[in-house]
Amino acid sequence: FPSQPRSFLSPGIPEAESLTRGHLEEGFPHGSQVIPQPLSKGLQSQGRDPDSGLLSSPPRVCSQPADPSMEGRRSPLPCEQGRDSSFPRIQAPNSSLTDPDWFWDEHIQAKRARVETIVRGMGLSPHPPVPGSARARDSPRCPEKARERKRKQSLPVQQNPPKPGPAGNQGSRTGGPRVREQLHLLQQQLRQLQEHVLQAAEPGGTAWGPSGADKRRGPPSVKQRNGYRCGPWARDSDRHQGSRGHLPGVDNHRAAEVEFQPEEPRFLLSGTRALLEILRKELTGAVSQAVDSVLQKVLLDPPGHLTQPGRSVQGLVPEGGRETLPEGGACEDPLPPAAVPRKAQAQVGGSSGHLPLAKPLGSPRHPVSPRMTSKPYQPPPVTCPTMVPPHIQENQILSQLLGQGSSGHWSSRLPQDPSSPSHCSAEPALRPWGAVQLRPSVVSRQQPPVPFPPTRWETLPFLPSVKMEQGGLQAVPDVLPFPSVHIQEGLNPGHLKKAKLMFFFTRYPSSGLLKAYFPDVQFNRCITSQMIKWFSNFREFYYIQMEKFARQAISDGVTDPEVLVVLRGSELFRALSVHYNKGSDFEVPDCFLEVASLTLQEFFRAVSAGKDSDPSWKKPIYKVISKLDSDLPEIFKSSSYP
DNA sequence: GCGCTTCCTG
DNA sequence: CAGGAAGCGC
Repeated sequence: FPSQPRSFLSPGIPEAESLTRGHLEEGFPHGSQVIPQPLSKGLQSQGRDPDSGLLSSPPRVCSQPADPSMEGRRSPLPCEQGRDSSFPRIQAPNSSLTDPDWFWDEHIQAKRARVETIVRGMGLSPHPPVPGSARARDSPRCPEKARERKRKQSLPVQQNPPKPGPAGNQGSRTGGPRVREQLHLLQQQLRQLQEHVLQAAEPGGTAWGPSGADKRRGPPSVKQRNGYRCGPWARDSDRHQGSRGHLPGVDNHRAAEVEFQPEEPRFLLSGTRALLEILRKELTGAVSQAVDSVLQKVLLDPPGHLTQPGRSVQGLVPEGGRETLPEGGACEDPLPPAAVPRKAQAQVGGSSGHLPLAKPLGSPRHPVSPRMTSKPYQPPPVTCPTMVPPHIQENQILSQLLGQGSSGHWSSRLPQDPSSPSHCSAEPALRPWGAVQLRPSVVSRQQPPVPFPPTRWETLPFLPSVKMEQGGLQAVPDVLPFPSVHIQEGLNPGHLKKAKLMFFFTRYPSSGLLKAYFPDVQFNRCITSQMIKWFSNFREFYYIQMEKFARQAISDGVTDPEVLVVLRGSELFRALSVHYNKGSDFEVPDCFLEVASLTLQEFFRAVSAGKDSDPSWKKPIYKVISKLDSDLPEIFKSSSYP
């Protein structure tokens, strides 16, 4: 390695991040093997005529300006404004109770908010998953994601229901092993409340002391410890209470809660029974919702999954400020993603122009399956859009969990899911490469390229709201229609994700191209501008990175730009990949690496030559790069893509 | 005047 | 990522 920039490594990035890559066996989509002329030429000039073009201008006195701050410009969550305001703001789900005057409302709200706060807070905590828990593997922690989320909330269609309670806007990733503990605590608190209520209601003042409470609590607690059933499907009572198969502990807490309650009324006079019944129901419902809220955050980690529909049915997803960027959920795979040994085909011509995005590998990571998409998001009752009867809500959650647990996206990536029809059964359990060297940010051209497969396409972890073509999802016969299956006016996180992937091929897409590749978007001036703006922002980041690393190479003593090559696994690659391909569910095409290498070299040369003293010294580089756009794989034209 | 881009900012 | 300003080309 001629150049070995030592400081290119960013310690904060977990290695696993770049490992999510696999092979594609299917070959390339038709037409994708054609290397675009501009790119072809660009690459040639890159390889054989390094001094061509702007690079030949005479060097000036080098006055290297301070490295522009390229990082740390992140700002807090931007305020929702503009477009967002045009969306109907349905009533905030600030109460899980149907009666706003219910006197326990505040208590429940407070508890709920507290739980949510805690759970959210856990999102960034390094606590290891609970062993044995189904969630242990399903809810990977994504520090990277947690860092990068936010923002997308300001997407036009991104509707985040106003968050009730103080827990409001902490849109951090959620989940953690402590959830059960928190839930348990919540349950206990509820019990105490119930006791108080019952005490107050009882005329004779049955004065349940600790003993009384204990007595009543006895049975359930036993169940809580031992009564792990086989899941939520076991019993009607469970189902009714929306127990969650993925969380036996929680499940049983709730089941226990329900089951012990019927004993209470016998201590009461008939006059108060009705009241208690109501109170009990309300409490159960409230807690139910609180638990749902927590579970949604914890279990439904893959953002695009739950959160997106939440936009359509705002009341169903209580957490308003929650991060909803889908790609966030794309998060580094907790498990080694399966990979398909690939047939050597990308090597054609060395720099094989662009490698196709192979067709989707069947079983999408987050398949748009009926169970997962429709049921959970059934439109709430018309009269009260934000309030869903607990049992309905729980059934929704249950359905969703069932869907995920059986053939849903989480399990679909696991080898043991042969049932998944579209799943690539040929995928081995572990990727063959183990780990990838992450060292050099730029590596000598002589170094043999890391043998990555050209493309591996796992369907992205989000559910772009697509305009359904005839027979699409609508074919799904469901009881609970998926409300967001409709033509979407604005851009959603799925579109953003797609745009980012497209950036690998085209840095300067025309509006016409965008319209062609986003058939499900109803373009208007605003939307077009927004999407163009996206690419502008992509470029901004891209060029900043390039300049940054070019300067780094210079300071590292690199003198020959030819040695600057962006390889997979390099720090620069990772920086770019994280930005445009969060979760690494997409195999970055080689053509992008070529362009990136060239860009890096251009910056290197320009800076080395002292051109950066010129205010517009980047323009020539932009011009060169703008000619290196590649053709987009046909698959990008799919409205339902990814 | 419009469309597109970069730059700067939040 | 979005807004807005500014510049450029048509």
